[in-house]
Amino acid sequence: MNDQYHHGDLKNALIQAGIEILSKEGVQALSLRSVARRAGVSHAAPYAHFADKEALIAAIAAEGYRKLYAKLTAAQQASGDPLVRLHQTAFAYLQFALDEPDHFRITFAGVVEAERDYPEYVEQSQRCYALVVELVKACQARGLFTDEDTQLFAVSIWSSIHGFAQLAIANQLPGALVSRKSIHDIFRFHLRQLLAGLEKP
Amino acid sequence: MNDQYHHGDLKNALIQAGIEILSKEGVQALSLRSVARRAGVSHAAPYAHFADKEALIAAIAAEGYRKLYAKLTAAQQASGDPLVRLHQTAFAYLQFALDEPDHFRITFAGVVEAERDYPEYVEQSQRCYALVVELVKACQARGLFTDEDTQLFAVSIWSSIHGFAQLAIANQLPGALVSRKSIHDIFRFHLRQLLAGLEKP
DNA sequence: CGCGTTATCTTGACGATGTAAAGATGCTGC
DNA sequence: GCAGCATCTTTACATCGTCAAGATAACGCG
Repeated sequence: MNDQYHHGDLKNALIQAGIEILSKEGVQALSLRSVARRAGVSHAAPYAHFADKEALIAAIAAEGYRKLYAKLTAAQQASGDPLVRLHQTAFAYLQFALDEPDHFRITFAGVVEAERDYPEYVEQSQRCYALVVELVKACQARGLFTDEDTQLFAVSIWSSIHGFAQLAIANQLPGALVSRKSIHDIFRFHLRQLLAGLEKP
Repeated sequence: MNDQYHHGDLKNALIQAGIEILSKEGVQALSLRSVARRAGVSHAAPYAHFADKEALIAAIAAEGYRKLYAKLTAAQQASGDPLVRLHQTAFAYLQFALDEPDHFRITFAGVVEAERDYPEYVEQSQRCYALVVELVKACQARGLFTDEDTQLFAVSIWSSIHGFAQLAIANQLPGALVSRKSIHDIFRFHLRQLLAGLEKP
């Protein structure tokens, strides 16, 4: 009943159509009309479900966070060592950005001019953040990290990983380095530095 | 002779107009026509200087890197200690992002779908990166960092700082934390962790 | 000095886009 | 079974990126 109507679940169909366009044609091809076309409805049909283009983008961004969350949790194979899980999570984060650069970008930059808030987006965002917080807590519980402010650790970790992913998909990692080492090797070094700063002496 | 023509230096006038629009109205207001209007020329005049909208954005992005470079070097007050200069540079980086979020964003994400290359953009990008490399070299020369691959250090540092700036302007730093501590204090902690990982034991 | 060439800019046009208004369609609850 | 409402289509409009054709003015070559 949430989204059922004449032709099925259009709201989610539009979101999925948008994600496909991001993946196959890039962000410049993402328009309300192209999304409607792909979903097989008229160009004004989306307005029954989204106030405007920004609201659709917010929904796509929320879905980006949801997908990211799924990939991050899936990457954490049953391992007792929280540091291992942190590594796995970080690589999954990078991989999502490399696999779906436009979806990743829009997830973090699409909903900016909004004084409006999009509760679904905020919720998914916080769920991802909570995942990092949990990892930090696990590390602290094992005495791997100091007992300083958990949130600060989480923000620091997220920043480092996020920044690398952003630079990588923006093609801003220096070409001389990338031709010499794989992105994953560079990232491995980055993670090593990050953990060296975090771990309790 | 480079850009002089009927009404003055239109090419740069258009770039500056674009930057002002980014600053005052945001990225959604940046159009070739709005830029032309602000520069006081007809809507097709930009095509004498830019092949298309993406070329204008590339020029705005290059100018973003140029401004960033200026702010980063200006922030490095005459201090012998390269760690101090690194701190100053990092804060200037964050400040630029906070002051001009849309210009900052477009600098790093605007020229993405380009298989074309924009030499001016690449040059300015590399100049900024070289600045970080120089800082790392100075730290290594003083024995503060190990003599491992300088480029890897530089990428790691840039990633950490860049990621924090991105999350900050995307409003993705957790609200509970931001209401408790200033962004600058959170950043200070982040930098402390970063340097703890980098410094030679 | 004069004239043609070329870079710069204007005007007008076209298709695409975001969005609003008005109408059609079909579900849903009373 | 009917009224109301959510959903969807059609039509319309301003704005956008881009192109083509023309005007204008600087510049080079004779």
